[in-house]
Amino acid sequence: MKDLREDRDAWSMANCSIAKALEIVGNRTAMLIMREALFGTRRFDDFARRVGIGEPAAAARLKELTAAGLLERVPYQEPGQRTRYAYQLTQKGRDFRAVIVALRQWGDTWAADEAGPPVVVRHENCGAPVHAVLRCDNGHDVQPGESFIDAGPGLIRVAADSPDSSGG
Amino acid sequence: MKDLREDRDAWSMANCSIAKALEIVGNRTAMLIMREALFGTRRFDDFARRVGIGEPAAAARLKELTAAGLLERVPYQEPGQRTRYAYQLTQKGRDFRAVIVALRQWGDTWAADEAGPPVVVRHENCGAPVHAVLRCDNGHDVQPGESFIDAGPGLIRVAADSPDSSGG
DNA sequence: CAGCTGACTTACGATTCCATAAGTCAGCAG
DNA sequence: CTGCTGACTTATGGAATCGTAAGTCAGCTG
Repeated sequence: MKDLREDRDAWSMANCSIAKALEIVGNRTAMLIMREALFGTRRFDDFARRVGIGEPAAAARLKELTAAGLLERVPYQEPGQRTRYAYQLTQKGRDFRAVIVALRQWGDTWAADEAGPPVVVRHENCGAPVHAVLRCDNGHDVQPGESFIDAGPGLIRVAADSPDSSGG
Repeated sequence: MKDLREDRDAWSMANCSIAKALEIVGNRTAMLIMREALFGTRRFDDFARRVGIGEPAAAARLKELTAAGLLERVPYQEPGQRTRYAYQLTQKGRDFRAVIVALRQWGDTWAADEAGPPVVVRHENCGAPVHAVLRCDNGHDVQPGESFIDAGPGLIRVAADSPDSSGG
């Protein structure tokens, strides 16, 4: 159980989960669309207006997020209106909540202006603010510095002086 | 304590913490550099090689992250070598760990290939895998759907049919 | 003081991403 | 069958970002 950080060049992040995630949501607008989706936005032009982007950008991101399975395009019909399509979170998309919460929390702490954060997420049952914390499978809270990096099943080891120990 | 999502157009995300955070780390390479920094990388060309980007991109991102206060450029000297500079995490940067953990966790669950994730973060004391969970200030675990959005001190309310209820 | 090396910077062209503006398309209302 | 509206697509041009390749700069070594 040696910490892999001690010999960082002996392994590759070619199949890094973070990099794979960022291929889907690795740009500002995709993240902000996920923020809006988690805030309850469903309709095309609401996404564009509330995120503050143009329609082509909204269409492109919504298409990518739908293709990646974070959103699904479902028909709906308001009385006296024709059938339209809404973008609804899938389980994969709902699971993304932790990322948005962590990002909002970091932004609230380190990047908010003097006025403070615009919104607070609260626990339904007790009203207390919600935040993201690190915990291990045994239920212990994990403080900064109390973790180490271990090999996962998909780890790719490389020769120590291989020209390609890189990965994205 | 009405959920703000019920009237999403009555308030603006102009000073959104998520958007502010994304102005610093809202691109793929900045996120991957933060990943590497949290994995222990300190030196310029290690960042470039391990992230898999060119030197100009590495220089630009490291400069931005340093200017934003997530990293600091500190001198170091190896025996018999001249003084060089390393990029070290600040508290602001270390706090970003939760975002990277949430992103990795989501990627492990939803975007990993058959081989599985390359690395596992484990709790130092007990060896169990670490993950990000949502918790409220009263110590309750927050399950999906058990939270609502409340006004924060920086909330900007807008007229219901204002042309600019947007924000990024 | 010349060579060497790590840490950058500059130059360049390709690609991606974006906003604005205009056009398309479907189907209910009249 | 025309008007209207929401949900897009197409066209165009500008800005950001990227990789490759080459150049610069500082300071220890010899």
